[in-house]
Amino acid sequence: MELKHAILGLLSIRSASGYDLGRAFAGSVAHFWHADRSQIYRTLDRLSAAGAITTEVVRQDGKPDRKVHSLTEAGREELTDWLSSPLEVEHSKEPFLARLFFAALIGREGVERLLNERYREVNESLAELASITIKADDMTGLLQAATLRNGLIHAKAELEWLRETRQVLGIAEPPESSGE
Amino acid sequence: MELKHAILGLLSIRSASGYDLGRAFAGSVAHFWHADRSQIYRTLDRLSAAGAITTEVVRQDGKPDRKVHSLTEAGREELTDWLSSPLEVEHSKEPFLARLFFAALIGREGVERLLNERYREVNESLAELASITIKADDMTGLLQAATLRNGLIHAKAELEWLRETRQVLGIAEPPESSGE
DNA sequence: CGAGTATAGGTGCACGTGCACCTATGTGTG
DNA sequence: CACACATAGGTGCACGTGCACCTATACTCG
Repeated sequence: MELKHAILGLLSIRSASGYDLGRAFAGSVAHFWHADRSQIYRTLDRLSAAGAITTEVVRQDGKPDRKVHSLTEAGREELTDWLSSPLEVEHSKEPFLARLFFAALIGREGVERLLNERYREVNESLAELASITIKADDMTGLLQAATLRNGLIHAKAELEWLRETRQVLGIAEPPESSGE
Repeated sequence: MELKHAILGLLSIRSASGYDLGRAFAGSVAHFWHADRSQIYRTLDRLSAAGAITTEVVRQDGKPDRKVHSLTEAGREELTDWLSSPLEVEHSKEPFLARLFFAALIGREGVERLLNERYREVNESLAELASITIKADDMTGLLQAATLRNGLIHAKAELEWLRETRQVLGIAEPPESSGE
């Protein structure tokens, strides 16, 4: 279960509330993991029951109380064990490729629409990634920057592949409609 | 639900048994989707109940009976509807990046091990993909070839990124141990 | 004054997924 | 002769995931 470890990882950087973690999954780590808030709260419950985290209630004025969670030694050990364990085999699931593979049924026009839509989406997520800056002044920063660069290079490779694929299929370049 | 559509897609190419589909998911379409056999049989049940496929029992000698499934008109319509629908937003989940992001805790040696292991795995899957040949003499073939090329370019981009990342982190090239 | 949004923490529930396991037969390996 | 493996089709079950929904307060916008 990756979410558990992702949460432990985030808490290893700094203590956080469930709500904070929710923002992290919607932002800074969104390019490699996603989690619903309801899921985060449930996972925090399990981590707490397992003794991997401790919780401190912080009162605020004008805002609801925060439950700030911190790693315990057991939690840190769980995290390093996971980081040191062999990589699990990844069963890649790529919905877009699944469509394209069977897209002959919707004809050249359908395929063209599919490729253009994909181009827009990837281009958009590329712009989002490109707007992020990371202070890479220590190991943590360097690794976070490397993770971000991974997203960037795959997005660029995907766009290049889309252009090539359009050529192979004899589909014209779109007129960069509303580009930017 | 993608599996349903992937199965409809495979059946749009040719009729097949659940067992055949299992081999497809372990082979020809493995680079973009994965499915357990138990899951395939259950999905076929649902598709049958929904009238999207018909089933014919084919007796064989020396081997168990086969239940060969074929697309109905309703099934073909379901498939083209899906192919024509807007792309769903993809919540990417990349376990490897999740590890790397938090890998500062296991030190430079740990990170080195992680990157090397990743390199081996990607290199292996690249070799698998590169060994596949597809007859691209019609639209279906061209699209399948494009899908395959997508896997290839991302694998190559990943290897290149791994080499760059090793340099950025000041990790030496591995001695191409058992290079192949 | 009501609507919407941010903050904060949840519950309920349906469902897809994946692992373990089962039946049955034929063929090949040690 | 026992064992594993391919063929073929399943069942049971635990569990993670995601969507909808709920409570409560404070602030802003029209």
